[in-house]
Amino acid sequence: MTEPLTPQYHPAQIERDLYRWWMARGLFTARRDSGARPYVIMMPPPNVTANLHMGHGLNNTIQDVLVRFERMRGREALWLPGTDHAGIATQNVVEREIAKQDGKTRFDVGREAFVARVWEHVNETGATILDQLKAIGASCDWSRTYFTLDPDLSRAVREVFVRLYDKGLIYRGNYIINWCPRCLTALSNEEAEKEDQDGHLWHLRYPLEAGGFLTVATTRPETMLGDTAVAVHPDDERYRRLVGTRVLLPLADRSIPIVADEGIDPAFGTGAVKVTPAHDPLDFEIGRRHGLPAIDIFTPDARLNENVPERFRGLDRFDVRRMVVREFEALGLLEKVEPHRHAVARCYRCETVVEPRLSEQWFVKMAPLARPALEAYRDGRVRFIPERRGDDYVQWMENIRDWCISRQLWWGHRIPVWYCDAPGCGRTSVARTDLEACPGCGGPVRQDEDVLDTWFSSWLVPFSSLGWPDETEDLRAFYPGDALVTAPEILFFWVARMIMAGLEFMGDVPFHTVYLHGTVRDTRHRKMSKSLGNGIDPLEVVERFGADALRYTVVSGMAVGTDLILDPKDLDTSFATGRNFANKLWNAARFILNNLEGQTRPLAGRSPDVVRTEELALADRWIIARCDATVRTATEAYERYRLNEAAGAIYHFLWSDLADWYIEQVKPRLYGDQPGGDVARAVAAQTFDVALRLLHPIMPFITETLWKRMPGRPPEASISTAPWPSPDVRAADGAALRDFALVQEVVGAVRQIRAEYGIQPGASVRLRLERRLPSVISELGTIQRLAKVAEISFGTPPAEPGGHAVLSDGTGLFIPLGDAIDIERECTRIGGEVNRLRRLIDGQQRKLNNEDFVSRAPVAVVEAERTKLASWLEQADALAAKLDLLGCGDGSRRTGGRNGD
RNA sequence: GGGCGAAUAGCUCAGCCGGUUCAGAGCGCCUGCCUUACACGCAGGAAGUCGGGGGUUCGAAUCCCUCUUCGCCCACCA
Repeated sequence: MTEPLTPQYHPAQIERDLYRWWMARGLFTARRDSGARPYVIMMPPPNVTANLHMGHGLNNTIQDVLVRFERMRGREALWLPGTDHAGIATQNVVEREIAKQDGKTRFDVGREAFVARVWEHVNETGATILDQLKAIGASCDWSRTYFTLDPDLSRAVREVFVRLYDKGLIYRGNYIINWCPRCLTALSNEEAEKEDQDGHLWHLRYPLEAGGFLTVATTRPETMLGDTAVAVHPDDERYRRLVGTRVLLPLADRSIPIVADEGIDPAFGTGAVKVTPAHDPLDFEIGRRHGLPAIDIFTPDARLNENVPERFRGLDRFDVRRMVVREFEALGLLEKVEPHRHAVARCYRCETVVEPRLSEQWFVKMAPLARPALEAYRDGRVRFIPERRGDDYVQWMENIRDWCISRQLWWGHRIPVWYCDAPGCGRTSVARTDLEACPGCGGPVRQDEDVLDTWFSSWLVPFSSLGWPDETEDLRAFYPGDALVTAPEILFFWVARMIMAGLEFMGDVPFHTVYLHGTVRDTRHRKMSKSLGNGIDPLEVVERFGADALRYTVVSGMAVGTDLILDPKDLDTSFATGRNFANKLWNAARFILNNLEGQTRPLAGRSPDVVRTEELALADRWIIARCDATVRTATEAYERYRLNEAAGAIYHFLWSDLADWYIEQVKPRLYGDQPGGDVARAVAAQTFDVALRLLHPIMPFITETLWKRMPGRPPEASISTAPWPSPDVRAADGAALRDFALVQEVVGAVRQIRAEYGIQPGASVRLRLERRLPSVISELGTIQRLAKVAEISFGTPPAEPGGHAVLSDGTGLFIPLGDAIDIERECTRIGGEVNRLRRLIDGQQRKLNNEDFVSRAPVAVVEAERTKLASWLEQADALAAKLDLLGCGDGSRRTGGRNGD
């Protein structure tokens, strides 16, 4: 690391090696015995088969920023990574694979061989996403990486199943569940995503046995083949006489009763509803209330089964829908068809339209678990960022429905239930370890065929990943954790359930803060996705711009509660700021480091003590004060999860303050032709050091690289465990901030006049200031150099053509321009400025003359407003005087103006 | 059908509890500069009636109402 820095920053050369070095040093491994307070974040475990996309990039960058921030603040940081076996998703991938390769289904392969095949796939491609996370700098504790199907976590799953079963919170039963006809499994309510869709409302006539018709309205005509009743509201006058009579169900030629049920809304459709207990939740309830049979008319893949007339059998549900409508029409029984927009549920994994289906499944009774979880939110043990997300949580918890946890899949945790088929026994056993025989009769048992919902293992992760149900050291040390960072999409799938499980099994919430960030979208605000082809590959970004540029872009581009919009078609624009900033940093470091040779002052630490106060120039005091202010702003922003604000504050400090002003100011001193070089070197090094540390959570690679090159750094030292800078009252130097701002104003005013009149860059000008401002005098050389001023004099400007300006404190400023001056132009320029000030002054005077304002507004506010007015008046007067001088004044000066001191 | 959020320069967004920014940043754009850290740079500049309308207030981008447009969450109206 001794070769000189190149003029351009090339992240790729550095990042990989640096990450290895971090790993080798074990910097991300959490220690139980450090004595430091732990800070724990559980990574939302990506699916085993997943590849890193921008969503992961965003999610994990935020987590890494928080973790690195707390680590530097002295917490024992544990960011625990893992992967999720992702039942349906992974099984689908492998099913597609064998279908493509061998043209086989999983049933052709057989359960055991299929599961073996999935394991093979998982072992091959399993943890690639975790490796990809390393490329963006994720400081996870890889030594504790878990997989949700690991033996330890599987043991936790069984333990939980048994405990909930024993407590009566797990039950098995026949209910209408969401069925995916493509994945061939039950889904939970959360896994069935509803989406409004344009459809139709078909009005079908059912012939009354007594003659005439009763018209029902339906969005799914095909289900009429499973109808076992028609229901009307008991108070519906139109149908009251018909209740108790029967209709002849067309096509199926069955006689079915007309029943009265409170659940019917007389105002919708015709007020008469066809009842299909096997294929609709409401109909199922009605069926139960009236003792109606349920006729299942579908096969698992949503074709019509043997319970319907021959001609429909084996056909797809949507084809049958069309056939049924056609046949009703032919029979003159189709009354009308209305366009109708309604919610259609789709499988969250394959988007197939979900079919409500009556089947026997396992459920978790959720209400008893929800109560404490709701309580924990209400009394503040869990909070959400942004806060409003808490409303979603409450709504879900308050209307919680039982959780269907069985899946007709092969990939996952097998349900730990064994059935005994022995005649006279028939016992159902739930067990922590596999059963060989029935505990009741000793006869042979068979295990339930189904597996558990993937989320049934995920919801335990905050403690199962730490060794639960054993009382491990890790569990004692790292539960409960601190923050949970994720996308709002999995609030119910995962976050809410983790809170429930934490309270139920650990007696405490798993984290106190849930930070729900936005979604990565393209410029048309569409979610980035593989199918839309609008994704951005984070690895490509890392390759081209560096991980730090990616991270900076992501962090600075997203405020709390907003989405991150990126343009997949223009990566250069999207990531330029981050890359440019890294390059700027690199070059600032190049400058500072190259000039540190021969440094005699100590550089460690950051307090102003490193140099004696009386030796500090105004610029030194100013940059130290700015640095201190940045420490305060950035620290508070990190604490409040306002990462974009932290990024902005540090960016501004490094670029505008340190690079544009301080480094420019300091050059002569460093080049040795002026005294105070050591002081400048020490201050530059020290403030840069602080800024690097503030920035490290966001841009870990470049900050580490540069920090390590600072003189006197032990080779094993890492910025990632360097102490977080703390604010210093002695550095908060308000006077220095004000005074140097005036210096900046002078330079700015001169530059503006120069640009306005197109003065050659090489040419210097003379500057006349009306007052001998102490701050200006102390930085005369700075002004001369940065504004290219040959000579500064003080006093009333001479009566000659030139450019004029007024500083915010009312001090006039003049640059003689001789022939270069364009009087008219100058008059217009200054006149505009005067008018602007006059408008402000008018408003301000109205405000201050207003009795209500003066009496009601806080004294401090009124005082500040008075000061502002005075300053504007002074500026306006000074400028008006200048207009007079140029011969274009309107004689409107309010006072006599001011003369030089 | 309920509930919520957003609408600020060409683009992506900051502007928290109304006065202490006379509306800001980055990118883009225009004008000069290869000034020995950086052209992924430096200096200067143009650009917004803060979505429309109404209200509260001495004072509103900032609070209230309403409309429009886009999102999101929830929901067994077939």
